[in-house]
Amino acid sequence: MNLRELSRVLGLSQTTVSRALNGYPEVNAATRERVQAAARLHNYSPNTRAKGLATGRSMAIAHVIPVSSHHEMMNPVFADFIAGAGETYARHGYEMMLSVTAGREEAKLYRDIRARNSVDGIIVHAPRLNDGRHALLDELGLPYVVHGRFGDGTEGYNWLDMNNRRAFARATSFLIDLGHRRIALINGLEDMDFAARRRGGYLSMLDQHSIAPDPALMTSGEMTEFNGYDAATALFSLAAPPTAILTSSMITAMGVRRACHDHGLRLGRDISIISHDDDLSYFRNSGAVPAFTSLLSPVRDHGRLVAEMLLRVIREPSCAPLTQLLEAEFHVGLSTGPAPLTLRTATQG
Amino acid sequence: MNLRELSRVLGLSQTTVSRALNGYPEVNAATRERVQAAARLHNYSPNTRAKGLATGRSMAIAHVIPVSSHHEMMNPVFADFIAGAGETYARHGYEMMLSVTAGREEAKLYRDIRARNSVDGIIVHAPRLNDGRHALLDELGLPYVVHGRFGDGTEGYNWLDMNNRRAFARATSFLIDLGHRRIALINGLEDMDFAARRRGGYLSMLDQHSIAPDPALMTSGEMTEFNGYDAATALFSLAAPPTAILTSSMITAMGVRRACHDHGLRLGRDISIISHDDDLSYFRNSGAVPAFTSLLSPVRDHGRLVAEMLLRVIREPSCAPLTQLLEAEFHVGLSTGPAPLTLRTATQG
DNA sequence: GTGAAAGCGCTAACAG
DNA sequence: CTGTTAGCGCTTTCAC
Repeated sequence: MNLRELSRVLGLSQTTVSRALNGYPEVNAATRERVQAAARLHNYSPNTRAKGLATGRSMAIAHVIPVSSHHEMMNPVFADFIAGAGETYARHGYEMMLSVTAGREEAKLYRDIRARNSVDGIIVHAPRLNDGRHALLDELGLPYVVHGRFGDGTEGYNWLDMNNRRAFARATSFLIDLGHRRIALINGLEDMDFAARRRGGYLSMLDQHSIAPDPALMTSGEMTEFNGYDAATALFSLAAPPTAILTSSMITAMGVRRACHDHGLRLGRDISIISHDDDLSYFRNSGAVPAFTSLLSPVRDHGRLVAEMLLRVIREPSCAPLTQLLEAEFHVGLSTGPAPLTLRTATQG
Repeated sequence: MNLRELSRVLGLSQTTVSRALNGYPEVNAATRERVQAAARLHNYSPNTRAKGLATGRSMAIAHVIPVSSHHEMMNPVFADFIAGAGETYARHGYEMMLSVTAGREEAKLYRDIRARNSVDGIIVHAPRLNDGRHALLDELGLPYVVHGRFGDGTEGYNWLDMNNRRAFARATSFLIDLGHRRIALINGLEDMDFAARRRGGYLSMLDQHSIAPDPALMTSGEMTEFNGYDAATALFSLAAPPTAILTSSMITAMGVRRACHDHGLRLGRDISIISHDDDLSYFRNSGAVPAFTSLLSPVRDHGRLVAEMLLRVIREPSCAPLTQLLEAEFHVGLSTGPAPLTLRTATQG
């Protein structure tokens, strides 16, 4: 059933039917009722392509996922993020287009998306420290929102990010307050902007307490269980091993925990662990599993929020660059001391 | 740059340019070269919507993810699957549309997808035991491929599935051969078809060895770390606890491992564990982390294969229902005995 | 081998 | 308030 058929059935013009269905005010209330009833009856639903062609909008958003050889992004965080965003799109009648791209093809993919005109906006994932996409996206002129920030220090684009720097400074500070001096950092790949910021927070807090950073205590790698295990194992075999470990993801933390067990280290006694936890529903750590002290980020909410930002930018292209900096929650668990308790960081910009 | 502009630049008709670009044979070779060069030069790329409207095909595939309140599917398996499928689509010029849907809205979503005409086919995720979608999809008449199988026992549709029944029978048999008699099953939610099949395999092997199944040793729940922990903890407190545990996912297995540690049980000595491992790149278990014996499924390949099946069905609608039953690899690790070694199940239908 | 013209299903001026 | 008309950018007969 298409518009023409529907209009014939009703004995009306396509225009009137279209107007009735799209909520234009000039339509007679009775007529509108009739049209809507008929549309429902015949299960009419407008053809997306035709509508898009006529209006110039496609009611679709692209999510471009860089799936590097490091499998950095194709991780569970991504799945939850997508779920949140999808929810928002569904509510606003948008469709979500997913593109996965490997390394070199990236720029071409963005250009193609632009040229094909098949989406109204783009969500940018996994911004890197030196990310060529910033200039590219500005050149293309398609509305976009970045989940995270480009590491180039510039402003003037839309983004939503965790306060990674503060979160890791907070965690480091907490460990220092507990008396730790040898604190290891098992970080993500540091060409990713978020990882660089986390390291920055860690270093700043060491500096503030006049603790000299030890390169042997800082590692950077993929956020896998292996990497956590290997990194922790290496740390434990140092002449002066760490008394605390700060790690960048729950998955990595699982490996760290395995290494601890293998070395007979008791959590919260022989070793303290704090991990960043992206609050995956199937794997959430804090509270329910108080084995770790963790920094908590609700990824799913991020997906929702980023999507909402983009829809707003599409609706009002003139709105000033939108930015949101979110604070992580800090949960204290068994792994850093005897009594589980919950604090919450103050939310300051 | 659109087709008209490009054709004006070239001094040709839109028709010729279109034909040249789409590989129609009647175009002069020299003309074609010229056209292609110009297209590249001006970074021309056809408007998806217009092309779709004209051809009736949309060059897009929908993935509908049921995101139940149980967060059953929005898990890491899904992310890897999507990555594999996306790769295939990109290679064939297709776009991937993602819809997440919660429970009741499901049927309406499928109907809308059909009515809006915005995709050429659908990939169906997470088939359940009594899945209303089977009839619905057949009614809609859109090509579709199911990842997994509908539990209704019918044939006549396209699917790709693991041999879940055999995998779990195999694992059970292995444990029985090692001398275990009290084998627990920590299963996924059993309204999911795959979980029911796994239980079936487990039960059939117990039966074959005349071991009476004990309801207290069989649990079913979300595939989360909590569930693994809770289920294992409950099992350990039984009057007659199990000597071996068969579990349905790596995530759950992590919880089981935690419970083992908490109860002072040594893997491969006091307790044997076999888990199904979906071979997530960031969390793969077998080989590299020989703490478990595991059944291995390369989810990413499944994504690729399912996508290829669907594209084939779209291209040749008349091809007989396509089905693929894949066997899991079986890896023996530390958790069931002293020496890690690797076997591979025979592949029989 | 190339072009003119119609049409895919819809919206958006412009009339009335 | 409703209808007529002209596109949106592309493919596809049908002529030449």
